[in-house]
Amino acid sequence: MDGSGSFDLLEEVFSRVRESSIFRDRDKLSPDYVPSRLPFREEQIARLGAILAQALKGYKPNNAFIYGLTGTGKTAVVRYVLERLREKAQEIQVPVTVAYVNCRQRDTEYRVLSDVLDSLGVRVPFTGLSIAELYRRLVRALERGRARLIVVLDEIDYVLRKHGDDLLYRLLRINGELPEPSVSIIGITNDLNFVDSLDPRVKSSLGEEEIVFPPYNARQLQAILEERASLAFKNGVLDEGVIGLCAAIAAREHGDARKALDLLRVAGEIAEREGSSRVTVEHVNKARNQLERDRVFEVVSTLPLHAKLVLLAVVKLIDAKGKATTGEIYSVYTELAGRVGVEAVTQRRATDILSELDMLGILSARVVSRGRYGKTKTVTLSSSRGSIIEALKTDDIIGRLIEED
DNA sequence: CCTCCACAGGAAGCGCAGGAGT
DNA sequence: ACTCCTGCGCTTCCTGTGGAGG
Repeated sequence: MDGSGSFDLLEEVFSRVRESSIFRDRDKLSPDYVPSRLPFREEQIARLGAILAQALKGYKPNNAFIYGLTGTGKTAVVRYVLERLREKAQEIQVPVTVAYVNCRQRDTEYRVLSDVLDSLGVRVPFTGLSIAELYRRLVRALERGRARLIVVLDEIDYVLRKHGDDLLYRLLRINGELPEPSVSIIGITNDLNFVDSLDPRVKSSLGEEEIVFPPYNARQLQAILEERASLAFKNGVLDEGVIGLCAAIAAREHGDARKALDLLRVAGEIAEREGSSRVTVEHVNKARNQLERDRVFEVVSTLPLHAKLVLLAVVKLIDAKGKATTGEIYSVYTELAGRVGVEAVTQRRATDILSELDMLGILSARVVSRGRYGKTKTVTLSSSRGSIIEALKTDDIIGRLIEED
């Protein structure tokens, strides 16, 4: 980067941010912000509150299982209730400790346990001890503190998928080693199927209580957005229909409130960057495109080499004739693999790669029968060609391949 | 009505890496 | 330092199948 030109550019951007004409407080739209009111979740708050209230009376709360798709307010509700519980416990002098662990970030048994210990005030080295030793220390800390411990495992399916249900099984058994049971577990997941894959013993004891978070409908999303928008934006900067459009788009994607908030925030950011004094429906559409581009980029650029090659083969075929079938894709793919000097995977594997790309929402593969001419999958792209190519180019090997023609 | 294409997609197993137990 | 175990990406081998053309 060279000197003065880019500095002036930055100066301009920075000063525009400082005197934002759009946002009052952008963080109110951030996914991490926990609002003081959670509309349409009164029932879930009351249920969870009733369960955890046992801890205030000196009993062990039941374990609970919380399900709901992404963006249905699970994490926000749990954090909200825990915070209130913590306040109340302090107020009436009852020892309650809360450990909140996000299992997507802390995705091994060791890391989860060390976070739990950390919340009890026990520091452990980030590596070096055996898992069994961590459990021993946990038991000792609990005996010493005599506190109720509530462990919240958010996105619990991540650890379990990777490491099986040992973690849960052993955590649940800790109560047996204590003079009185004092560990409660709250599991949160957005994968409804994964519950069935649990050990039946774990399943039954974790599922003592179950709380379901249904998706929000468009009307509810609209109300949520209006409330947040009034905190985040300056008065009257939102055009008519902006909130309605965000709500409608997110409602179509299984009522995901996070998505709705993202749209609104990015639309505001785009409006601001353009120096506009208002946020328009047009800005929302741009925001939708940008979010989609980011998603595709994120997914495609981290794909393994063979998946990228298969994807490039699909793009080439669609460029040439508007559609692609498995056989064609495979032969173009093997040719590409040859050109970059790697051995091709088998066709069987290639069909699995196609299915994976389908599940990631990059393309869409439909099984069709062409009668005499066999049965195959016809593949179309389900995200923009431009974004895909752009993301593929970040890979040196694939990039060279694209440059060549 | 039957055939037979061009695949889909299940089952089993292999080599490897990385992590746990000893 | 060593075995043992597990999950992952992949191959090999396989059976199943919707419907155009005979």
